[in-house]
Amino acid sequence: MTSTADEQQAAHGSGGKPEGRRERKKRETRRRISDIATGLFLQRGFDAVTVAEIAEAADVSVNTVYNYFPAKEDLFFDREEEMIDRPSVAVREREPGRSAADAVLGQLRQDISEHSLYAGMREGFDEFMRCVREAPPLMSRLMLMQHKTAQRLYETLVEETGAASDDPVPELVAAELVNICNLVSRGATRATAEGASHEQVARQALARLDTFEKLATDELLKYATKPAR
Amino acid sequence: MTSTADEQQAAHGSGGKPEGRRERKKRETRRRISDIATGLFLQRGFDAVTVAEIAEAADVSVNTVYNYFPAKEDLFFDREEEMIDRPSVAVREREPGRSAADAVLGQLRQDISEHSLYAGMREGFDEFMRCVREAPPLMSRLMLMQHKTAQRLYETLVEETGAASDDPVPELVAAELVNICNLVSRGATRATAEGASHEQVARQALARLDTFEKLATDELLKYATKPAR
DNA sequence: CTCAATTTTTGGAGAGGTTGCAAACTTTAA
DNA sequence: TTAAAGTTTGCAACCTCTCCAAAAATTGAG
Repeated sequence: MTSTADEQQAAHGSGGKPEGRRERKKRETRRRISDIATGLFLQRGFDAVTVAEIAEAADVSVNTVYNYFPAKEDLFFDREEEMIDRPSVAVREREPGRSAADAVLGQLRQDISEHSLYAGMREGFDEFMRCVREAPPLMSRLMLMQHKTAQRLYETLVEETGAASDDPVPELVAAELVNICNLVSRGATRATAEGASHEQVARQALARLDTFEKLATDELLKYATKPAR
Repeated sequence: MTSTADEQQAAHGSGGKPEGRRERKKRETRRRISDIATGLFLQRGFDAVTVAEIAEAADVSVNTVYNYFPAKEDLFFDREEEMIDRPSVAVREREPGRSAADAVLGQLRQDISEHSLYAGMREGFDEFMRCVREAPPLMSRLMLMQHKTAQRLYETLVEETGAASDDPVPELVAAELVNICNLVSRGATRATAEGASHEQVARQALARLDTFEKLATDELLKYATKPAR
């Protein structure tokens, strides 16, 4: 969300296009704007920073900012699409014979053990969230993202299992899985913010996840064991 | 949400104050603005109606609108607080010996059998929701409300059960209950919109609720059976 | 290198949401 | 009747966001 891991320009000989200077510059500009914006937001709060200021700091016009980002919030929540799609990807790419629910929770376990951002365990992530909590528009957007995540996962589950269109189960399963992920990573964020070591946090997060898993029914846990096509 | 049931001026001799003309006028103005706004929104869409227009139609100044409602969205989601608090109230006021989860789901059953707005079964509620779906800011706000509802219910559960502050269970239970309510009433709204009779809708909604309940663990269903104080 | 086509950036104008302030007005209670 | 308290209003200003047309940069071809 904040930075790291996006220098995939190494892919040259692969399937893509030549990747000229233009495309690269655009990507750089976009990144620069987003990074500067996020920095200012974290430092002074979402409301207190104006788009004009961001544009100024990034040395572009306000219109250019809006060329790249549809709304101020998008400067903060970059890569929304990736977040929304992640659980669905886990399900679609699960290994044959594994249940969908297991795939999602397995991804979460993986994230925890890698101290991943996705599990809320990265330096500075708590400040990121503090910023969100303090700005109602950001909080709203985040909740909308979570809803879209559940919605997308629901659609994926239906595709993968061919459930009847009036079967209410996948809807509940999707919502519940997303919920569990959110609760676990929220807990991890909190613990990290309180200064616990990564190992402690990871242990606690896994324990919570186990608890949640035990609370869920077999129905949930075995949901969609049908192998991926 | 839209109208009905607010003429509680009958409470005269009860505990409150004399209720002078001023207070009454304020209440009337507030209602007028809110009703007119909602009407316009439903008719033409949230974006297409300006606050100035609403003020004009309600025969007040724009500033007066903002005197009563902090933001445009609040003209649509009036009574947010009531929505957020409802499940918590059900828990706090449950009869002794009944579990918290049962209280929330019982309330939902009641709502369904009364064809209540809270179960999404009122004439025009689907249009209300269509309006929400078409306006991203409204959708965001709605998701935020649902989050606050779960949060509040979580706090209530902790209070009622005296759970340890690091017990992750109540958090999950709260989220799950709110989820179930939302899914059931969303289903009911959809069915109503598709023209099913109230009886059909109610039957289907109850069936769904039963399914969801069966999918939940005993742990969930028995949560907080400790009698209310 | 030069030119034309394409894409990106920019400036300006403007609509709409929202806030702050002080003046005008209404209600209240004495 | 009047002073205090509360409400409404107009005005000015700031901010987000959109639209449009004019520059400027980039590209590919000759």
